[in-house]
Amino acid sequence: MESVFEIIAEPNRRAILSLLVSSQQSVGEIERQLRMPQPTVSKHLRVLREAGFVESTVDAQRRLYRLKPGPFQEMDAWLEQFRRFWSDHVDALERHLDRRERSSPTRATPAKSKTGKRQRGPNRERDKGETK
Amino acid sequence: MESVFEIIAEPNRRAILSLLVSSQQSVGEIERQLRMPQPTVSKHLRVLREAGFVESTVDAQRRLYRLKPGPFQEMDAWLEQFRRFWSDHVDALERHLDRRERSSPTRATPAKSKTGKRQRGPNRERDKGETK
DNA sequence: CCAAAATATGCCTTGACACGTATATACCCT
DNA sequence: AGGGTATATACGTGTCAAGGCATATTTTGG
Repeated sequence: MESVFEIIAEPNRRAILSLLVSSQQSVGEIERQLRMPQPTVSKHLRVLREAGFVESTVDAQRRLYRLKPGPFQEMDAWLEQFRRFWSDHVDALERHLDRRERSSPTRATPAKSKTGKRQRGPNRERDKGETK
Repeated sequence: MESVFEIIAEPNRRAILSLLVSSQQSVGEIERQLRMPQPTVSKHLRVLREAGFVESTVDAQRRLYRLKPGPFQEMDAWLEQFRRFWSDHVDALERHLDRRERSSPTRATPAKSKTGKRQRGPNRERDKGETK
């Protein structure tokens, strides 16, 4: 459990993070809103804390948890390499720091026409792969 | 294995995806570059394909795999809810991460007014200990 | 000091999944 | 046809993490 990606692979943890977006919450509040047993919440929070997703402060017997930006930025940085790739399709990320620009992309596919190359027997197989 | 986050939790799969950013690749090419056994590559590719991360076309006995944007956009959409949050903290964590090695002309987030703090909710906590 | 509230932790079981090895399938060339 | 290449799949195995449950720890108020 090292990478940030493994951390957020857990649905309950993602739920907790989404919950904390609005404001900081105590364990009990999370427990109630997400309807999961308290030990489960605590354990997930521990994982999130050790991974740097959240931090906590003490308030009497409560612990108030809130988000920390680090890991999110890390994920964003990883996504960055793909962003250019998909940005041709979408403009939903206009609010994002991206410049719409039709530059020569990473010269992705050689655009080999398509069935070119040395392919003779074209599609006649069971076609089992491909996008199912 | 439903969500896109569980898919990319696997390091080898992330490596494959990163490899495919440059251009489409055959299974054998991936196998050699990442130095992992062929069955492993095929299995991961299968998972990635069924999750919509990649698609394949047939080239003789080869399968050429390339990226598909869908799942990446989905991840980005999820991150979106946190983006505002960490943008507010940019100045605060400027000291925290100084990975300023952007080669691309992608200028970072346009400096936003760091006027007010992001005070939320009635905090009556008395800051004390932290992290076990 | 004691009880109650809030949270953390320890143990155990279970299931998912990644891997290795072997084998099956599909396609090419001579 | 046959052999070689490229990729997919089946099976057995080990590991690890999530959940449930009980219990420990901390803090407050009386």
